Amino acid sequence: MDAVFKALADPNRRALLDQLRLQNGQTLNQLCRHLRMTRQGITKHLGLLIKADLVVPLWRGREKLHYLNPAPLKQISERWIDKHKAACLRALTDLTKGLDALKTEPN
Amino acid sequence: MDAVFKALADPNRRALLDQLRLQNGQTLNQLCRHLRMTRQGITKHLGLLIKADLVVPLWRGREKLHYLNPAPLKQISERWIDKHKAACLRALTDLTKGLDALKTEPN
DNA sequence: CAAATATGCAACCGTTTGGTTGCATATTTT
DNA sequence: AAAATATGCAACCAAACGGTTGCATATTTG
Repeated sequence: MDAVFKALADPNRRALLDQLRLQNGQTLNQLCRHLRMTRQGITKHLGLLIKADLVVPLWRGREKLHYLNPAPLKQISERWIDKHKAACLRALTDLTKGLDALKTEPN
Repeated sequence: MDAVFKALADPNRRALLDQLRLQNGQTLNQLCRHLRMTRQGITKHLGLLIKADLVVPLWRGREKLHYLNPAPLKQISERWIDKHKAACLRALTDLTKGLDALKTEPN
C-alpha cells in the first residue's frame, strides 16, 4: 500500500494514469507523446506504477501495452480514505469544540 | 491537491493522521510519544500535513493542538479516486480483452 | 540479411526529502 | 525572577528522487 501512495505522489505519474484512463492499453511510445520527457524517464515512472500494481504491462511482440489496474485504488479508497471519512464528523466537531474552548476559556 | 498526495506519500505522516484519528487535538509532544523520531522531525512532517491542509493547528497558550481536517481527503476521494473507479469496469474488460487478443492472435 | 522500430539497462547528476543536532523563543509553574 | 515546559528555526547530512545521456537487445519490415 505504501508503494501505491508513493506512486500517486508524482504529478507525472498521475498524468500517465489519466492518459491510460483516456485510452487503455497504450504502448510506451504512445504514452511518450503526451508527456514532454525522455522515453527512459517515462519508463521509470511506469516502472513505479507497475510495481505498485496500478498498471499492468502486457507484451505483444516488441510492443509493451499498458493497462490500468483499478484494484489498488479501490483498496486505498476502502481501507484508508473511507476509514478517515468516517471520522469526518467527529473531526469537525472536535475542531469547533477546540475553537469554542479557546473563546470561552481565554486565560 | 498535489500537496495532499505528497503529504500522504510518507508512512510516518500517515501514522500521524492515524494517531490524530485515534485522538483528535493532540499536542506536538503527545504526538511525539507515538513515533520514534526527534520532535523536530515530527514538526517537519506536521508542517507538510498542515501545508496540505490535512491538519489544522490551534494554539492554546504554549501548546499547539493538532486537529484533523477531513476536507482534502474528501476532495481527493471525490475528484480523483471516484473518477478512476468509474473507469474500473472498462479497465478490467480492456485488460481481459487484451489478454484474449494475445491468445487468439499469437503471430 | 539489413535497416528500422520498440524497448531495456546502467551510469550519472542536480534537487528534494527525511532526519538529526544545536540553539533561540515563548509560556507556565514555583 | 528563576526554572521548567512547549515549541520554533536553521544548518547540516545521507539517501532517495526525477530526469538525462549512452549503449545494448529484441522484434519487425523491406
